[in-house]
Order: sequence, then structure tokens, then C-alpha cells
Amino acid sequence: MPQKEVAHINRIICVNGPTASGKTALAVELAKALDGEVVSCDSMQIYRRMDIGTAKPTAEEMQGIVHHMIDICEPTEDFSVSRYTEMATPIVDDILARGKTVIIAGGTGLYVESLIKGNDFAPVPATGHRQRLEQLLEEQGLDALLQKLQHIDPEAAQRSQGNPRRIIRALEVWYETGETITAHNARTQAIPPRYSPLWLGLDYENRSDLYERINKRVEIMLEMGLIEEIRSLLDSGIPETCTAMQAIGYKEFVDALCGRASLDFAIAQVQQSSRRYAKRQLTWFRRNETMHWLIRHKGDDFEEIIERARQIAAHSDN
RNA sequence: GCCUCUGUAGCUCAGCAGGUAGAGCAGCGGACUGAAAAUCCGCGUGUCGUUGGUUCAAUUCCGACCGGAGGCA
Repeated sequence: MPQKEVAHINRIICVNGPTASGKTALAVELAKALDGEVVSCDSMQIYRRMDIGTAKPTAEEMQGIVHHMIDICEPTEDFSVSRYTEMATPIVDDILARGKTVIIAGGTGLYVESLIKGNDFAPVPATGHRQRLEQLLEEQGLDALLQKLQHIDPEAAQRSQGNPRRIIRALEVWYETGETITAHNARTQAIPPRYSPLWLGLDYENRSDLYERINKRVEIMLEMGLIEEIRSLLDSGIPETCTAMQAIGYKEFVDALCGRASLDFAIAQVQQSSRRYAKRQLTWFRRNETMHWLIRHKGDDFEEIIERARQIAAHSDN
């Protein structure tokens, strides 16, 4: 088990917030101001050739700042939080060792949290348990699985009501490791966090302004050639069923390309899914009591946001 | 111009043989330890178009008016 040390205070800054709130730009500005490198924390920007729809920063937007954890795997690969932390942790440590600031930027709450806390995950060797459980779900339904879990780990059963993913995962952990997921979580949560970052959160004062930006951004993605990007992914043999293609802005346009939906319908769907996603992201980040929120207003001057972020970074010693 | 249908939540609509109303979607809130852009849980007050009338009581019945759809001329 890796030894956990709390890194030097304020050498790590997390930039979080909902999609389209300005994380990418703020991260780059902070990196420029604080001699930093950016570690992306986004579950979809990891995939190569999925650039437009994931709002991956362009070379121009990066302004020469080094970005990590982007374009690290193929769209056909299975990825996971576990792989994310395994890859990102040594990168963070290396940046710190070189005396630079780490800017962890992204909207995938589970990934950031796991990286910061240093979570370790119950291993899942490829013994086929998950496949077997998924088949059971097909054949016998969710209640059958829930009953099994009820005997093994009543607490997890209680928490997972109606949620097939969680129920299967909880059972899987038990069959693979002989430890319940509840016990595993309790054990790992007792370990102190690996890092102690400064948390910065971006949000809009009015939800409707955020949503306007999200809607607009979908249109911009189309102008940038999102449809062509998706078509070329499909042409190169990426199956539309793989996890990467379930990303918002991909699955909907795949439907349109295959004639299962009109383009207008797909656009509306992408916008709506993005809005809901933004809401879920906010739910995740809002529970972080140590988050310093940078509240944006419609048509605000982003320079001011950057300046306030710099101020907080300079004065913070939490 | 006449006739018929219609006007109930942001949208699509249900309902009330008279006792001030409820679904789906949208929206909002929440959860989250190996798919997380995933997966799941919770939340339904709105001048029942306006205005008169009948009635103890009208969103519900009757009239007029104002919107919308269709038909006949």
C-alpha cells in the first residue's frame, strides 16, 4: 500500500465547477501565474480523437502550459476511477517534486475526490463475476440481486435501492474480495487524505445564464465540426456501444447520424443532457464545505474572476 | 356570418353525475469509493381563459365575451 503524505500546502489548487463555467481558462491562467502544470480531471477528455464534443482545450487555449491526463487512451478502452488515480497520482507527485504548482482542473467529481483523498479501490480481477451478475440481472431482475445483497451487506442494500450499478458493484466486491463494500469503504475512509488542496469552484449566480452558455456551446461545437468528428470515429471502427461514445454530445448525434433521430432533436437532447449534467456536478461540488466559490454573472469580465482566484491563492493558508 | 369542438402546472393532457385538482415530460433538490458526461433517490397551489347567472357551495351547470382548431357557406 502506498504511503500517504500530505503535500506542501497550497501547492495544489483544484478548479472545479459545472460544464461551461470556465474551468479550462481559469486553470491555464493560474498555471501561468503560479508556475504550474495542469492535471485534467475529466472522464471524457482522456479519450484521443474526441476533442470537440468533450471541450478539450486546444493547443492555443493551453498557451504552452503543460496538461496531463488528456488523450491518454483509446475510445475503445475501458477506463475507470481506479486507473485515473493510478496514473494521476505519480504525475501530481512528480510536479510537486519539481517544485511546481499542481492545478487539478475538471468537472468529474468522483475523479477529483478520489485523487485528493488517495482512495484505493477494491480490486476486480477478470474472473467474470460482473458478467455473471449482469446476466442474473437480465434473467431474474433487480429484486433478486437486491435480496442477495441484503444477506451479504444490508447497509449497501439499503443505500443501493433501485440502483443496478451499485448493487452489482457491491456484490462483485464481495465475491471478488470476501470483504463487503461497506467494510472496504469504512476502512479506506479512515485513512487521511493524501493531499490538502485549495479548492476553487466556478458557478453562475443565475442558473439560466449558465444554461444559456451551455446551449450556445453546443451550437459552437457543431460549427467546429462535431458531426464530422463523430463520423470519423465511427468510420475508424469505434463501436457506438463503447463507454466513450456514451458521452453527452456523442450518443445523441450518433442517433442522428444513424437516422434514429433528427438533427434538431439531437441538438435539443444534447443541450438538455448537458444542463442536467451541470446540475449534478453542482450537487457534487456544493457539498464540499471548503470550496471557495467564484460566482460569475452574465457578461462578466473574466479577468476579475482570474484576479480573485489569484488573490485567494495568495492569501490562503488552509 | 353560422355550426361543432376546445381553453386546467413551463409543455402535452386527465379529472370533477357541483364540495377549489393530478399524471407524463420539463424543472428543482439530493446521493455518489473500479462504467461517473454513468447510475439512482426525492419534490406537484395552479387567478382550472374572462365575466355574469343558478346554487349553501362552480374549475365542474347555464349565458355572454375573448383566444385556438375544424366544418358549412
